Amino acid sequence: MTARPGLVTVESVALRTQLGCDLCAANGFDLCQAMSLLAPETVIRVVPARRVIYREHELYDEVPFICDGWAACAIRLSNGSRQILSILLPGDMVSAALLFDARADYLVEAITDVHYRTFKRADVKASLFKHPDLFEKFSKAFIEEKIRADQLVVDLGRRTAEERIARLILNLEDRLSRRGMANQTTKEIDFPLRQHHIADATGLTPVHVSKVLSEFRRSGLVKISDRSLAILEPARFRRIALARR
Amino acid sequence: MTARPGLVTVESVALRTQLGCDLCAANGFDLCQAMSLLAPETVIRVVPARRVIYREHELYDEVPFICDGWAACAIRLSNGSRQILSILLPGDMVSAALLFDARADYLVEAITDVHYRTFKRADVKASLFKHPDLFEKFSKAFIEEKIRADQLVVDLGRRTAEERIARLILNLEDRLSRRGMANQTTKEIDFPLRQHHIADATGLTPVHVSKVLSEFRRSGLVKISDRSLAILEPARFRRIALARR
DNA sequence: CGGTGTCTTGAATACCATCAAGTCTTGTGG
DNA sequence: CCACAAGACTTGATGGTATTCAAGACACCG
Repeated sequence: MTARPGLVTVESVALRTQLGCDLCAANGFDLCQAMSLLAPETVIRVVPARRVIYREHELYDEVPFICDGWAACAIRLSNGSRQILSILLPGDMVSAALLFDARADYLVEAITDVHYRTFKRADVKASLFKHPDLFEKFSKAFIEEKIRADQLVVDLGRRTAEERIARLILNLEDRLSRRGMANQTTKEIDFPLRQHHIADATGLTPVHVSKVLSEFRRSGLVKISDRSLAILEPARFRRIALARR
Repeated sequence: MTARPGLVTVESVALRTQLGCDLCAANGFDLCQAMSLLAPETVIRVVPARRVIYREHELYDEVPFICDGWAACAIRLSNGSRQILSILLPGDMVSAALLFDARADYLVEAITDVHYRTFKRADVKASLFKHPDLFEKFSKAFIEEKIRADQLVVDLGRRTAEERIARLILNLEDRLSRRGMANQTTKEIDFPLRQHHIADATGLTPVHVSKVLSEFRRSGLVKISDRSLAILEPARFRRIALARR
Protein backbone atom coordinates (compact mmCIF):
# COMPACT_ATOMS: atom_id res chain seq x y z
CA MET A 1 0.00 0.00 0.00
CA THR A 2 2.93 2.29 -0.38
CA ALA A 3 2.31 4.92 -3.01
CA ARG A 4 3.07 3.95 -6.58
CA PRO A 5 3.46 7.40 -8.10
CA GLY A 6 4.07 6.03 -11.54
CA LEU A 7 0.45 5.04 -11.81
CA VAL A 8 -1.15 8.15 -10.40
CA THR A 9 -1.75 10.43 -13.33
CA VAL A 10 -2.83 14.04 -13.43
CA GLU A 11 -6.34 12.73 -13.95
CA SER A 12 -8.41 12.25 -10.85
CA VAL A 13 -9.14 8.78 -12.08
CA ALA A 14 -6.64 6.97 -14.21
CA LEU A 15 -7.62 3.89 -16.13
CA ARG A 16 -5.38 0.96 -16.65
CA THR A 17 -6.06 -2.40 -18.19
CA GLN A 18 -4.30 -5.51 -17.19
CA LEU A 19 -4.73 -9.22 -16.87
CA GLY A 20 -5.18 -10.88 -13.53
CA CYS A 21 -3.97 -9.24 -10.37
CA ASP A 22 -0.26 -8.71 -10.81
CA LEU A 23 -0.41 -5.73 -8.55
CA CYS A 24 -2.57 -7.27 -5.86
CA ALA A 25 -1.15 -6.15 -2.54
CA ALA A 26 -3.26 -8.66 -0.68
CA ASN A 27 -1.56 -11.65 -2.30
CA GLY A 28 -4.72 -12.90 -3.92
CA PHE A 29 -7.01 -12.49 -1.00
CA ASP A 30 -9.91 -14.82 -1.07
CA LEU A 31 -13.00 -13.33 -2.60
CA CYS A 32 -11.38 -10.85 -4.91
CA GLN A 33 -9.13 -13.52 -6.34
CA ALA A 34 -12.04 -15.85 -6.93
CA MET A 35 -13.89 -13.14 -8.80
CA SER A 36 -10.80 -12.34 -10.82
CA LEU A 37 -10.65 -15.87 -12.17
CA LEU A 38 -14.11 -15.36 -13.63
CA ALA A 39 -13.42 -11.90 -15.00
CA PRO A 40 -9.68 -11.64 -15.52
CA GLU A 41 -9.79 -8.60 -17.76
CA THR A 42 -10.86 -5.45 -16.03
CA VAL A 43 -9.82 -1.86 -15.66
CA ILE A 44 -8.08 -0.90 -12.49
CA ARG A 45 -8.77 2.60 -11.34
CA VAL A 46 -6.18 4.59 -9.50
CA VAL A 47 -7.10 7.46 -7.22
CA PRO A 48 -4.91 9.60 -4.97
CA ALA A 49 -5.31 9.76 -1.21
CA ARG A 50 -8.33 11.63 0.16
CA ARG A 51 -10.39 11.28 -2.97
CA VAL A 52 -13.92 9.89 -2.91
CA ILE A 53 -14.40 6.53 -4.58
CA TYR A 54 -18.06 6.03 -3.95
CA ARG A 55 -20.48 8.80 -3.11
CA GLU A 56 -23.71 8.38 -1.19
CA HIS A 57 -27.02 8.99 -2.93
CA GLU A 58 -25.57 8.10 -6.29
CA LEU A 59 -26.50 5.05 -8.29
CA TYR A 60 -23.88 2.58 -9.30
CA ASP A 61 -24.24 -0.75 -11.02
CA GLU A 62 -20.83 -1.83 -9.86
CA VAL A 63 -19.23 -3.02 -6.66
CA PRO A 64 -15.69 -1.85 -5.95
CA PHE A 65 -12.89 -4.05 -4.63
CA ILE A 66 -9.69 -2.64 -3.20
CA CYS A 67 -6.57 -3.89 -5.00
CA ASP A 68 -4.00 -1.76 -3.24
CA GLY A 69 -4.02 0.93 -0.59
CA TRP A 70 -6.33 1.75 2.28
CA ALA A 71 -9.81 3.23 2.10
CA ALA A 72 -12.62 4.03 4.52
CA CYS A 73 -16.31 3.24 4.22
CA ALA A 74 -18.29 5.79 6.21
CA ILE A 75 -21.65 7.37 6.82
CA ARG A 76 -21.77 11.14 6.95
CA LEU A 77 -24.27 13.14 8.97
CA SER A 78 -25.70 16.44 7.85
CA ASN A 79 -23.72 18.39 10.44
CA GLY A 80 -20.48 17.16 8.96
CA SER A 81 -19.55 14.51 11.47
CA ARG A 82 -18.80 11.07 10.17
CA GLN A 83 -18.74 7.51 11.39
CA ILE A 84 -16.36 5.13 9.67
CA LEU A 85 -17.95 1.69 9.39
CA SER A 86 -14.88 -0.11 8.20
CA ILE A 87 -11.33 0.44 7.11
CA LEU A 88 -10.94 -1.26 3.76
CA LEU A 89 -7.70 -3.12 3.05
CA PRO A 90 -6.41 -4.70 -0.16
CA GLY A 91 -8.62 -7.60 -1.20
CA ASP A 92 -11.69 -6.16 0.52
CA MET A 93 -15.00 -5.70 -1.14
CA VAL A 94 -16.40 -2.30 -0.19
CA SER A 95 -19.57 -3.81 1.17
CA ALA A 96 -21.69 -6.78 0.28
CA ALA A 97 -24.69 -4.54 0.81
CA LEU A 98 -23.84 -2.80 -2.46
CA LEU A 99 -24.52 -6.02 -4.31
CA PHE A 100 -28.19 -5.97 -3.49
CA ASP A 101 -28.92 -2.36 -2.75
CA ALA A 102 -27.84 0.21 -5.31
CA ARG A 103 -28.67 3.06 -2.98
CA ALA A 104 -26.72 2.38 0.18
CA ASP A 105 -25.70 5.61 1.86
CA TYR A 106 -22.06 4.81 2.07
CA LEU A 107 -19.28 7.22 1.38
CA VAL A 108 -16.01 5.55 0.41
CA GLU A 109 -12.86 7.58 0.55
CA ALA A 110 -9.27 6.74 -0.24
CA ILE A 111 -6.93 6.99 2.74
CA THR A 112 -3.74 6.32 0.79
CA ASP A 113 -3.44 6.26 -2.95
CA VAL A 114 -5.79 3.46 -3.90
CA HIS A 115 -6.01 1.01 -6.75
CA TYR A 116 -9.41 -0.52 -7.11
CA ARG A 117 -11.41 -2.45 -9.62
CA THR A 118 -15.11 -3.02 -9.94
CA PHE A 119 -17.35 -5.90 -10.84
CA LYS A 120 -20.77 -5.42 -12.30
CA ARG A 121 -23.51 -6.17 -9.83
CA ALA A 122 -25.38 -8.35 -12.32
CA ASP A 123 -22.26 -10.33 -13.20
CA VAL A 124 -21.51 -11.10 -9.59
CA LYS A 125 -25.04 -12.18 -8.84
CA ALA A 126 -25.11 -14.45 -11.88
CA SER A 127 -21.80 -16.01 -10.90
CA LEU A 128 -23.07 -16.76 -7.43
CA PHE A 129 -25.66 -19.15 -8.77
CA LYS A 130 -23.34 -20.81 -11.25
CA HIS A 131 -20.44 -21.35 -8.85
CA PRO A 132 -21.39 -22.74 -5.45
CA ASP A 133 -17.85 -22.32 -4.14
CA LEU A 134 -17.98 -18.65 -5.01
CA PHE A 135 -21.30 -18.49 -3.24
CA GLU A 136 -19.65 -19.95 -0.16
CA LYS A 137 -16.77 -17.49 -0.26
CA PHE A 138 -19.20 -14.70 -0.73
CA SER A 139 -21.40 -15.75 2.15
CA LYS A 140 -18.38 -15.98 4.38
CA ALA A 141 -17.24 -12.50 3.41
CA PHE A 142 -20.67 -11.13 4.10
CA ILE A 143 -20.92 -12.86 7.47
CA GLU A 144 -17.52 -11.62 8.47
CA GLU A 145 -18.57 -8.14 7.53
CA LYS A 146 -21.67 -8.45 9.67
CA ILE A 147 -19.79 -9.88 12.62
CA ARG A 148 -17.31 -7.04 12.49
CA ALA A 149 -20.17 -4.55 12.35
CA ASP A 150 -21.72 -6.18 15.41
CA GLN A 151 -18.42 -6.04 17.25
CA LEU A 152 -18.12 -2.37 16.38
CA VAL A 153 -21.56 -1.80 17.88
CA VAL A 154 -20.36 -3.37 21.11
CA ASP A 155 -17.18 -1.30 21.03
CA LEU A 156 -19.03 1.98 20.59
CA GLY A 157 -21.79 1.08 23.00
CA ARG A 158 -19.90 -0.48 25.84
CA ARG A 159 -16.18 0.23 25.71
CA THR A 160 -13.90 3.08 26.75
CA ALA A 161 -11.79 5.17 24.41
CA GLU A 162 -8.65 3.22 25.26
CA GLU A 163 -10.31 -0.10 24.56
CA ARG A 164 -11.78 1.10 21.27
CA ILE A 165 -8.50 2.40 19.95
CA ALA A 166 -6.51 -0.63 21.06
CA ARG A 167 -9.05 -2.93 19.46
CA LEU A 168 -9.00 -1.00 16.21
CA ILE A 169 -5.24 -1.31 16.02
CA LEU A 170 -5.21 -5.00 16.87
CA ASN A 171 -7.94 -5.61 14.36
CA LEU A 172 -5.98 -3.96 11.60
CA GLU A 173 -2.82 -5.77 12.57
CA ASP A 174 -4.66 -9.09 12.44
CA ARG A 175 -6.21 -8.39 9.07
CA LEU A 176 -2.89 -7.26 7.63
CA SER A 177 -1.14 -10.35 8.95
CA ARG A 178 -3.64 -12.63 7.27
CA ARG A 179 -2.77 -10.89 4.03
CA GLY A 180 0.93 -11.29 4.58
CA MET A 181 1.21 -7.54 4.89
CA ALA A 182 2.80 -7.33 8.33
CA ASN A 183 6.50 -7.57 8.88
CA GLN A 184 6.84 -11.04 10.39
CA THR A 185 9.89 -10.28 12.51
CA THR A 186 9.51 -6.67 13.62
CA LYS A 187 5.72 -6.96 13.81
CA GLU A 188 5.67 -3.55 12.22
CA ILE A 189 2.81 -2.55 9.98
CA ASP A 190 2.14 0.24 7.56
CA PHE A 191 -0.21 2.59 9.31
CA PRO A 192 -1.42 5.39 7.05
CA LEU A 193 -4.38 6.36 9.25
CA ARG A 194 -4.57 9.97 10.36
CA GLN A 195 -5.80 10.54 13.86
CA HIS A 196 -9.05 11.89 12.51
CA HIS A 197 -9.60 8.53 10.80
CA ILE A 198 -9.13 6.79 14.12
CA ALA A 199 -11.51 9.29 15.68
CA ASP A 200 -14.18 8.68 13.05
CA ALA A 201 -13.75 4.92 13.32
CA THR A 202 -14.03 4.85 17.11
CA GLY A 203 -16.70 7.49 17.65
CA LEU A 204 -14.28 9.85 19.39
CA THR A 205 -12.81 13.28 18.66
CA PRO A 206 -9.37 13.77 17.10
CA VAL A 207 -8.27 15.64 20.22
CA HIS A 208 -9.07 12.77 22.48
CA VAL A 209 -7.48 10.25 20.14
CA SER A 210 -4.30 12.28 20.31
CA LYS A 211 -4.36 12.16 24.09
CA VAL A 212 -4.94 8.42 24.27
CA LEU A 213 -2.27 7.64 21.71
CA SER A 214 0.20 9.87 23.54
CA GLU A 215 -0.55 7.94 26.69
CA PHE A 216 -0.02 4.63 24.85
CA ARG A 217 3.33 5.85 23.64
CA ARG A 218 4.40 7.30 26.97
CA SER A 219 3.75 3.96 28.65
CA GLY A 220 5.73 2.12 26.00
CA LEU A 221 2.85 0.16 24.49
CA VAL A 222 3.21 1.20 20.89
CA LYS A 223 5.51 3.04 18.58
CA ILE A 224 4.02 5.17 15.85
CA SER A 225 6.21 7.05 13.47
CA ASP A 226 6.49 7.80 9.81
CA ARG A 227 3.15 6.19 8.97
CA SER A 228 4.08 2.89 10.48
CA LEU A 229 3.17 1.25 13.74
CA ALA A 230 4.64 -1.38 16.01
CA ILE A 231 3.07 -2.92 19.07
CA LEU A 232 5.93 -2.96 21.57
CA GLU A 233 4.18 -4.85 24.36
CA PRO A 234 1.66 -7.18 22.72
CA ALA A 235 0.62 -8.86 25.96
CA ARG A 236 -0.14 -5.65 27.81
CA PHE A 237 -1.75 -4.16 24.75
CA ARG A 238 -3.99 -7.15 24.29
CA ARG A 239 -4.98 -6.94 27.92
CA ILE A 240 -6.34 -3.47 27.32
CA ALA A 241 -8.25 -4.52 24.23
CA LEU A 242 -9.64 -7.70 25.72
CA ALA A 243 -10.08 -6.59 29.32
CA ARG A 244 -13.74 -7.35 28.95
CA ARG A 245 -14.11 -10.01 26.36
CA MET B 1 -47.56 -10.14 21.28
CA THR B 2 -49.80 -10.11 24.29
CA ALA B 3 -49.27 -13.16 26.44
CA ARG B 4 -51.16 -16.28 25.51
CA PRO B 5 -51.07 -18.04 28.85
CA GLY B 6 -52.84 -21.09 27.50
CA LEU B 7 -49.77 -22.08 25.58
CA VAL B 8 -47.20 -21.48 28.25
CA THR B 9 -46.83 -24.74 30.09
CA VAL B 10 -45.01 -25.58 33.28
CA GLU B 11 -42.15 -26.72 31.10
CA SER B 12 -39.53 -24.17 30.31
CA VAL B 13 -39.99 -25.06 26.69
CA ALA B 14 -43.33 -26.29 25.43
CA LEU B 15 -43.66 -27.97 22.07
CA ARG B 16 -46.60 -27.58 19.84
CA THR B 17 -47.18 -28.80 16.32
CA GLN B 18 -49.34 -27.04 13.86
CA LEU B 19 -49.76 -26.37 10.18
CA GLY B 20 -48.82 -23.05 8.67
CA CYS B 21 -48.73 -19.94 10.77
CA ASP B 22 -52.18 -19.54 12.25
CA LEU B 23 -50.71 -17.74 15.19
CA CYS B 24 -48.36 -15.49 13.25
CA ALA B 25 -48.54 -12.10 14.87
CA ALA B 26 -46.69 -10.51 11.98
CA ASN B 27 -49.42 -11.30 9.47
CA GLY B 28 -47.22 -13.49 7.36
CA PHE B 29 -44.20 -11.28 7.31
CA ASP B 30 -42.09 -11.78 4.27
CA LEU B 31 -39.23 -14.18 4.80
CA CYS B 32 -40.76 -16.31 7.52
CA GLN B 33 -43.89 -16.81 5.47
CA ALA B 34 -41.89 -17.80 2.42
CA MET B 35 -40.00 -20.38 4.45
CA SER B 36 -43.24 -21.66 5.92
CA LEU B 37 -44.57 -22.51 2.50
CA LEU B 38 -41.61 -24.82 2.00
CA ALA B 39 -41.79 -26.37 5.45
CA PRO B 40 -45.34 -26.01 6.66
CA GLU B 41 -45.09 -28.55 9.45
CA THR B 42 -42.88 -27.50 12.29
CA VAL B 43 -42.87 -27.34 16.02
CA ILE B 44 -43.43 -23.98 17.58
CA ARG B 45 -41.64 -23.46 20.83
CA VAL B 46 -43.08 -21.28 23.54
CA VAL B 47 -40.92 -19.65 26.18
CA PRO B 48 -41.86 -17.21 28.94
CA ALA B 49 -40.44 -13.72 29.19
CA ARG B 50 -36.82 -13.35 30.27
CA ARG B 51 -35.82 -16.83 29.21
CA VAL B 52 -32.84 -17.47 26.94
CA ILE B 53 -33.65 -18.80 23.48
CA TYR B 54 -30.18 -19.02 22.05
CA ARG B 55 -27.04 -19.12 24.13
CA GLU B 56 -23.61 -18.02 22.95
CA HIS B 57 -20.84 -20.59 22.58
CA GLU B 58 -23.31 -23.37 21.94
CA LEU B 59 -23.70 -25.14 18.67
CA TYR B 60 -27.01 -25.17 16.92
CA ASP B 61 -27.93 -26.52 13.51
CA GLU B 62 -31.07 -24.44 13.45
CA VAL B 63 -32.00 -20.83 12.89
CA PRO B 64 -34.82 -19.42 15.00
CA PHE B 65 -37.62 -17.22 13.68
CA ILE B 66 -39.89 -15.22 15.97
CA CYS B 67 -43.58 -16.05 15.49
CA ASP B 68 -45.00 -13.98 18.31
CA GLY B 69 -43.64 -11.74 21.03
CA TRP B 70 -40.51 -9.64 21.35
CA ALA B 71 -36.94 -10.86 21.86
CA ALA B 72 -33.49 -9.30 22.01
CA CYS B 73 -30.32 -10.39 20.27
CA ALA B 74 -27.31 -9.26 22.30
CA ILE B 75 -23.63 -9.69 22.95
CA ARG B 76 -22.56 -10.04 26.55
CA LEU B 77 -19.20 -8.94 27.92
CA SER B 78 -17.36 -10.76 30.63
CA ASN B 79 -18.05 -8.02 33.18
CA GLY B 80 -21.78 -8.53 32.79
CA SER B 81 -22.62 -5.55 30.62
CA ARG B 82 -24.52 -6.20 27.43
CA GLN B 83 -25.10 -4.59 24.09
CA ILE B 84 -28.35 -5.39 22.34
CA LEU B 85 -27.77 -5.64 18.59
CA SER B 86 -31.39 -5.82 17.60
CA ILE B 87 -34.86 -6.06 19.02
CA LEU B 88 -36.54 -9.00 17.32
CA LEU B 89 -40.19 -8.68 16.34
CA PRO B 90 -42.63 -11.26 14.98
CA GLY B 91 -41.55 -12.45 11.55
CA ASP B 92 -37.88 -11.71 12.21
CA MET B 93 -35.11 -14.19 11.72
CA VAL B 94 -32.74 -14.02 14.67
CA SER B 95 -29.78 -13.29 12.45
CA ALA B 96 -28.77 -14.31 8.98
CA ALA B 97 -25.29 -14.81 10.37
CA LEU B 98 -26.53 -17.94 12.11
CA LEU B 99 -27.17 -19.52 8.73
CA PHE B 100 -23.52 -19.62 7.86
CA ASP B 101 -21.77 -19.52 11.17
CA ALA B 102 -22.81 -22.03 13.79
CA ARG B 103 -20.74 -20.32 16.44
CA ALA B 104 -21.90 -16.74 16.47
CA ASP B 105 -21.60 -15.24 19.92
CA TYR B 106 -25.15 -14.05 20.13
CA LEU B 107 -27.34 -14.33 23.16
CA VAL B 108 -31.05 -14.27 22.34
CA GLU B 109 -33.46 -13.60 25.16
CA ALA B 110 -37.24 -13.41 25.27
CA ILE B 111 -38.56 -9.99 26.27
CA THR B 112 -42.21 -10.99 26.36
CA ASP B 113 -43.52 -14.52 26.20
CA VAL B 114 -42.25 -15.66 22.84
CA HIS B 115 -43.38 -18.18 20.27
CA TYR B 116 -40.68 -19.17 17.88
CA ARG B 117 -39.94 -21.83 15.35
CA THR B 118 -36.71 -23.00 13.83
CA PHE B 119 -35.56 -24.06 10.40
CA LYS B 120 -32.64 -26.33 9.88
CA ARG B 121 -29.61 -24.55 8.56
CA ALA B 122 -29.06 -27.14 5.85
CA ASP B 123 -32.69 -26.98 4.71
CA VAL B 124 -32.62 -23.24 4.36
CA LYS B 125 -29.37 -23.25 2.41
CA ALA B 126 -30.67 -25.92 0.07
CA SER B 127 -33.88 -23.98 -0.52
CA LEU B 128 -31.95 -20.88 -1.40
CA PHE B 129 -30.46 -22.53 -4.45
CA LYS B 130 -33.69 -24.13 -5.55
CA HIS B 131 -35.88 -21.08 -5.22
CA PRO B 132 -34.44 -17.85 -6.61
CA ASP B 133 -37.29 -15.79 -5.22
CA LEU B 134 -36.54 -17.09 -1.76
CA PHE B 135 -32.92 -16.20 -2.37
CA GLU B 136 -34.00 -12.66 -3.20
CA LYS B 137 -36.11 -12.35 -0.06
CA PHE B 138 -33.30 -13.72 1.94
CA SER B 139 -30.74 -11.37 0.51
CA LYS B 140 -33.02 -8.46 1.21
CA ALA B 141 -33.49 -9.54 4.80
CA PHE B 142 -29.77 -9.86 5.24
CA ILE B 143 -29.06 -6.49 3.68
CA GLU B 144 -31.67 -4.83 5.85
CA GLU B 145 -30.08 -6.42 8.87
CA LYS B 146 -26.70 -5.08 7.84
CA ILE B 147 -28.01 -1.61 7.12
CA ARG B 148 -29.68 -1.46 10.51
CA ALA B 149 -26.44 -2.60 12.14
CA ASP B 150 -24.57 0.16 10.32
CA GLN B 151 -27.13 2.72 11.42
CA LEU B 152 -26.74 1.52 14.97
CA VAL B 153 -23.00 2.06 14.70
CA VAL B 154 -23.64 5.65 13.68
CA ASP B 155 -26.12 6.10 16.52
CA LEU B 156 -23.71 4.84 19.16
CA GLY B 157 -20.72 6.59 17.67
CA ARG B 158 -22.12 9.97 16.82
CA ARG B 159 -25.44 10.67 18.49
CA THR B 160 -26.61 11.88 21.88
CA ALA B 161 -28.69 9.90 24.34
CA GLU B 162 -31.88 11.72 23.32
CA GLU B 163 -31.31 11.03 19.66
CA ARG B 164 -30.52 7.37 20.24
CA ILE B 165 -33.64 6.74 22.29
CA ALA B 166 -35.92 8.66 19.96
CA ARG B 167 -34.53 6.76 17.00
CA LEU B 168 -34.96 3.42 18.70
CA ILE B 169 -38.61 4.19 19.38
CA LEU B 170 -39.30 5.46 15.88
CA ASN B 171 -37.55 2.45 14.45
CA LEU B 172 -39.72 0.07 16.40
CA GLU B 173 -42.85 1.99 15.53
CA ASP B 174 -41.97 1.81 11.86
CA ARG B 175 -41.26 -1.90 11.92
CA LEU B 176 -44.46 -2.61 13.82
CA SER B 177 -46.48 -0.54 11.38
CA ARG B 178 -45.15 -2.49 8.44
CA ARG B 179 -46.40 -5.61 10.17
CA GLY B 180 -49.79 -4.12 10.80
CA MET B 181 -49.08 -4.22 14.49
CA ALA B 182 -49.58 -0.53 15.29
CA ASN B 183 -52.96 0.93 16.04
CA GLN B 184 -53.70 2.89 12.87
CA THR B 185 -55.78 5.58 14.51
CA THR B 186 -54.26 6.14 17.95
CA LYS B 187 -50.75 5.41 16.69
CA GLU B 188 -50.32 3.47 19.88
CA ILE B 189 -48.02 0.48 19.97
CA ASP B 190 -47.39 -2.32 22.39
CA PHE B 191 -44.15 -1.50 24.11
CA PRO B 192 -42.96 -4.29 26.38
CA LEU B 193 -39.38 -3.03 26.64
CA ARG B 194 -38.04 -2.43 30.12
CA GLN B 195 -35.82 0.57 30.54
CA HIS B 196 -32.83 -1.69 30.94
CA HIS B 197 -33.55 -3.07 27.45
CA ILE B 198 -33.53 0.45 26.07
CA ALA B 199 -30.29 1.08 27.92
CA ASP B 200 -28.64 -2.03 26.51
CA ALA B 201 -29.87 -1.21 23.02
CA THR B 202 -28.61 2.37 23.07
CA GLY B 203 -25.36 1.94 24.95
CA LEU B 204 -26.58 3.92 27.95
CA THR B 205 -27.32 3.19 31.60
CA PRO B 206 -30.84 2.45 32.88
CA VAL B 207 -30.62 5.51 35.12
CA HIS B 208 -29.95 7.84 32.25
CA VAL B 209 -32.64 6.23 30.12
CA SER B 210 -35.10 6.95 32.91
CA LYS B 211 -34.07 10.59 32.96
CA VAL B 212 -34.36 11.05 29.21
CA LEU B 213 -37.73 9.33 29.04
CA SER B 214 -39.00 11.43 31.93
CA GLU B 215 -37.94 14.51 30.04
CA PHE B 216 -39.70 13.26 26.90
CA ARG B 217 -42.88 12.77 28.91
CA ARG B 218 -42.63 16.08 30.73
CA SER B 219 -42.37 17.92 27.44
CA GLY B 220 -45.36 16.07 26.05
CA LEU B 221 -43.54 14.15 23.34
CA VAL B 222 -44.59 10.64 24.22
CA LYS B 223 -46.92 8.79 26.51
CA ILE B 224 -45.74 5.53 28.02
CA SER B 225 -47.97 3.55 30.30
CA ASP B 226 -49.03 0.03 30.90
CA ARG B 227 -46.52 -1.42 28.43
CA SER B 228 -47.77 0.63 25.57
CA LEU B 229 -46.45 3.75 23.92
CA ALA B 230 -47.84 6.61 21.88
CA ILE B 231 -45.93 9.35 20.14
CA LEU B 232 -47.95 12.45 20.98
CA GLU B 233 -46.05 14.93 18.85
CA PRO B 234 -44.66 13.02 15.86
CA ALA B 235 -43.24 16.07 14.14
CA ARG B 236 -41.27 17.31 17.10
CA PHE B 237 -40.22 13.78 17.99
CA ARG B 238 -38.95 13.13 14.50
CA ARG B 239 -37.02 16.35 14.62
CA ILE B 240 -35.08 15.05 17.60
CA ALA B 241 -34.37 11.73 15.93
CA LEU B 242 -33.44 13.20 12.59
CA ALA B 243 -31.83 16.44 13.71
CA ARG B 244 -28.71 15.28 11.99
CA ARG B 245 -29.64 13.00 9.20
C1' DC C 1 6.13 31.78 1.61
C1' DG C 2 1.44 31.64 2.74
C1' DG C 3 -1.85 27.98 3.09
C1' DT C 4 -3.45 23.72 4.56
C1' DG C 5 -3.37 19.67 7.09
C1' DT C 6 -1.70 17.33 11.23
C1' DC C 7 -0.73 16.87 15.85
C1' DT C 8 -0.20 18.42 20.71
C1' DT C 9 -1.46 20.50 25.00
C1' DG C 10 -4.20 22.95 28.44
C1' DA C 11 -8.47 24.86 30.34
C1' DA C 12 -13.32 24.86 30.73
C1' DT C 13 -17.47 22.45 30.01
C1' DA C 14 -21.02 18.93 28.87
C1' DC C 15 -22.74 14.62 28.96
C1' DC C 16 -23.42 10.59 30.91
C1' DA C 17 -22.00 7.16 34.62
C1' DT C 18 -21.96 5.88 39.23
C1' DC C 19 -23.68 5.76 43.79
C1' DA C 20 -27.39 5.84 46.83
C1' DA C 21 -31.93 6.00 48.72
C1' DG C 22 -36.61 5.53 48.26
C1' DT C 23 -41.28 4.27 45.97
C1' DC C 24 -44.03 1.21 43.69
C1' DT C 25 -45.16 -3.00 41.39
C1' DT C 26 -44.94 -7.91 40.65
C1' DG C 27 -44.28 -12.38 41.84
C1' DT C 28 -43.92 -16.17 45.18
C1' DG C 29 -44.09 -19.23 48.91
C1' DG C 30 -45.88 -19.88 53.43
C1' DC D 1 -54.34 -14.00 51.43
C1' DC D 2 -50.52 -11.99 53.41
C1' DA D 3 -45.53 -11.23 53.94
C1' DC D 4 -41.56 -10.84 51.91
C1' DA D 5 -38.29 -10.63 48.11
C1' DA D 6 -37.05 -9.16 43.73
C1' DG D 7 -37.59 -6.26 39.90
C1' DA D 8 -38.65 -1.74 37.93
C1' DC D 9 -38.51 3.02 38.04
C1' DT D 10 -37.40 7.70 39.89
C1' DT D 11 -34.64 11.34 41.71
C1' DG D 12 -30.68 13.77 43.56
C1' DA D 13 -25.77 14.19 44.50
C1' DT D 14 -21.28 13.47 42.90
C1' DG D 15 -17.62 12.15 39.73
C1' DG D 16 -15.22 10.81 35.50
C1' DT D 17 -14.71 10.50 30.65
C1' DA D 18 -14.72 12.71 26.61
C1' DT D 19 -15.97 17.15 24.12
C1' DT D 20 -15.32 21.78 22.98
C1' DC D 21 -12.56 25.72 22.50
C1' DA D 22 -8.26 27.74 21.77
C1' DA D 23 -3.52 28.40 20.70
C1' DG D 24 0.77 26.95 19.03
C1' DA D 25 4.34 23.80 16.66
C1' DC D 26 5.51 21.37 12.74
C1' DA D 27 5.54 19.36 8.07
C1' DC D 28 4.32 19.45 3.37
C1' DC D 29 2.87 21.46 -1.00
C1' DG D 30 2.03 24.46 -4.66
